[in-house]
Amino acid sequence: MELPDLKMPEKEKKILEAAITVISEKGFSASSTSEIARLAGVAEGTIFRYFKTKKDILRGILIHLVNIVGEPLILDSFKKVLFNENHKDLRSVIKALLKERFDLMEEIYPMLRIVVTEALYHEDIRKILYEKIISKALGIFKLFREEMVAKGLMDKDIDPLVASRSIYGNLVGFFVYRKFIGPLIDVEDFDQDLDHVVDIILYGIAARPR
Amino acid sequence: MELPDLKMPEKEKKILEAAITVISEKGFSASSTSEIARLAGVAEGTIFRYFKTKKDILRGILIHLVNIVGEPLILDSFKKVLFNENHKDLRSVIKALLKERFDLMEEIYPMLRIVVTEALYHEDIRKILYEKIISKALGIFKLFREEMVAKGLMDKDIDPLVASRSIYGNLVGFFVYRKFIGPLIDVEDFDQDLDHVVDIILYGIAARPR
Amino acid sequence: MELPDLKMPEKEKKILEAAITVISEKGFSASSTSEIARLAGVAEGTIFRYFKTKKDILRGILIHLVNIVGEPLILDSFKKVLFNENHKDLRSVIKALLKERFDLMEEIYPMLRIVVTEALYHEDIRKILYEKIISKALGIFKLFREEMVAKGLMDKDIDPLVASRSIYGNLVGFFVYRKFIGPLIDVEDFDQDLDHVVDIILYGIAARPR
Amino acid sequence: MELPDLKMPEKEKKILEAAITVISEKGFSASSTSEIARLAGVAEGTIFRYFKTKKDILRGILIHLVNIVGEPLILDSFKKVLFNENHKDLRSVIKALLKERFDLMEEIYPMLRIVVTEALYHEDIRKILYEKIISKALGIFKLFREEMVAKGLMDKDIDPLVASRSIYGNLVGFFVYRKFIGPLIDVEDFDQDLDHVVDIILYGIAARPR
DNA sequence: TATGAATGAGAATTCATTCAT
DNA sequence: GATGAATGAATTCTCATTCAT
Repeated sequence: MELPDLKMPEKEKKILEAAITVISEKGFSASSTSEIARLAGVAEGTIFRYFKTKKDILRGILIHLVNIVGEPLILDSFKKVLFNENHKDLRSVIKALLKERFDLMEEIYPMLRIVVTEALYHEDIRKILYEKIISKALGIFKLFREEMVAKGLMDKDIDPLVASRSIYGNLVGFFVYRKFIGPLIDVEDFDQDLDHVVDIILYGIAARPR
Repeated sequence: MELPDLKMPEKEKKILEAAITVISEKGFSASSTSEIARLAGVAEGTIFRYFKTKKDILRGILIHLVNIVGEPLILDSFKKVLFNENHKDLRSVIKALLKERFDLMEEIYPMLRIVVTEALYHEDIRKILYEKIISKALGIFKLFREEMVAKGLMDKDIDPLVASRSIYGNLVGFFVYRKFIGPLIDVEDFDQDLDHVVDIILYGIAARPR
Repeated sequence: MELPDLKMPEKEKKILEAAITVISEKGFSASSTSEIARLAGVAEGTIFRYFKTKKDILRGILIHLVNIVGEPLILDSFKKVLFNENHKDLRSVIKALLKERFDLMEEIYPMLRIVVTEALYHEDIRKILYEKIISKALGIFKLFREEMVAKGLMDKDIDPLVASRSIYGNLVGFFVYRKFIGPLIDVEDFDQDLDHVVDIILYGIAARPR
Repeated sequence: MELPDLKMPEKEKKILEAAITVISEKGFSASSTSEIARLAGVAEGTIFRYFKTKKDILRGILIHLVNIVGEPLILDSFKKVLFNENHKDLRSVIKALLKERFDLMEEIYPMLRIVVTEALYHEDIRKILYEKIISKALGIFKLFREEMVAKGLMDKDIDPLVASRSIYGNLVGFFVYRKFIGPLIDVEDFDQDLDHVVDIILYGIAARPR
């Protein structure tokens, strides 16, 4: 996990990167500051110059995800994909969205795993994630839906919250399947699989009136 | 978390129950055998009569989920809901399915949280889950789809894997939303929300040809 | 420092004895639990079965001084000396008192040094010492003075508090001199020196009307 | 604690003052060089330009007490009070002495607490204190006693050492009582209390022949 | 001269595991 | 079988000291 060039001392960045790697592999409690220090190439004491406690390292990762990765990477690219003028129909937008989100999840996967795990156990982290990322993404999607409804491409009866929950639910199901089950068995070609997901998101599982 | 009556010494059951409670609250590494022993009402040394190491307690929980909870609770009730003769249309099956799965997830939530966390970090656990539960559930769903296709209620072009991934993706999105985001903000009435999810699963987010 | 036989696990007693020795030699902060463990002949972890934190060891020593040593050793023997029927005059009581207190201070010197040092820095310890020992000793001395005044051996105008402060002040000055300055230079014979102290306590430093 | 203007770099003085404050509050071992540096307003590394090790700071404080405070403050004012021509009788000298010493002890209390604590634990410090201050003070007192004996105001049989030990013992008892026990309970008016101490020092606790 | 980042040895504390009772 | 005292390795964290700037 390499972090973008930040206004941050060299060593602090090294420590944060090492921490993301180690914690993502073993989980927070099972990771030791000594291992993080070793991987970061600093003395163990140095960690505590930058992070008062071990817990603060975790907080640092979360802050990083929210402030540094959250805004530009998660939300900006979300907007960019949704409102890209090149898309002519809903299908192409959704497909581009799924593709782009999938790649993003792969890219920030170590950080993601840490934050998901911690969010499972700590309400305060869920709150921060909701306020800083989820609620904002929902707002963006709402605008997108209005545009689509205006163009007659989405059903105006459908709750935007439910719709985006569905898109994300399908995305996560797809991601988990490809990432976790894929290595265990033979799976379908990625792009074909993705097309199926788009189909389902757009038209559901029921028989289609044609 | 109370376990069903098993062919298992009283004390071992007590320890397993206590372990599920403690580990679900703090995570595996952050839980101590002393706390598990205290909650189980046994001496610390007693734990190690039934589980060679702390890690074996975790394995015990997983085995329990797979063997004891997996077959009767997860798969049998899945079958029961899907093939219940009382359902006249797909909508009622899917809604019953979501409702039943939601309640099940709530019921076994402590165990679920442990297993999800561990599955995030260990491939061997993912493999066991896939072989013992997921692949079986997919098989069941395949049969169900064939029945539905025969009745003209589901589209035969749709991959059953993709369809069940979609159902589960929507279910998980719904569950996470109700469980984790619900307490943070005002959310819609449960049953109404559920109906929306069923709609989306059945017909997707696109504009509907009428 | 060997503690009397107490209702206390063998190991706890060993730890407390070792702690008194080590802490008395280096002071609390400069003493390490590892050294205490080594001297006590137990594993370092064992210390923390009996004392939750290092600070609790100090508290244990203080409690020991107050409860175990305080009542029987400090106060009872104080009473015994003061009200011993064998003494015919004030001089013999005071001399016996000084002798007995001096020996007691020597005996419990390691513990004393710890408690004095800590009392210098912590008001809560001073409070406990005052309530559990000093105020009680003052009460005992008050009774003694009444008896002496009744016998015409002490001046009724003299405040018992000031009188006992004087006795203790002289005693401490004597103790410090013998213990700390004695080893540095040639000092007077102990008994002769003690007689001088008694003289001063009884009649002061001014010219005596004869 | 502000030190008099010394032939000493500004920074060294600042460090020494800060050290006295910090060490007096927490004790030597519990004080950290980083806190001393912060309070002194210098970088942590700067401390080690002036004091090779942390221990040397303590030595610096002691040296300061002995060389700088010892001669002018402790001994000169002692002489001044004892041989002040204005005193007509022993009572007024002793009272003035006690008052002056009490104030001095209050003034240099932070330094005093440090030195007393260290003297309790280290013979070499006791030796320095004895040679540089105590023995000199005893010499001064001896001269004073000769004068008093000549004037018929003090008993020539009384050992000057014992007498000054008694005066200091009473003074310390008085100081400890006012400083440490005073805040815990209601105590007598200071001046009245002081008069009682003078009485006891001069005439002792025995019944007075009138 | 002054700085403060970096160090690493050592501190207190926790905890899974063992074993005598 | 059951206990829980004892262990000691490992953990987080502190801090005096060094040294490049």
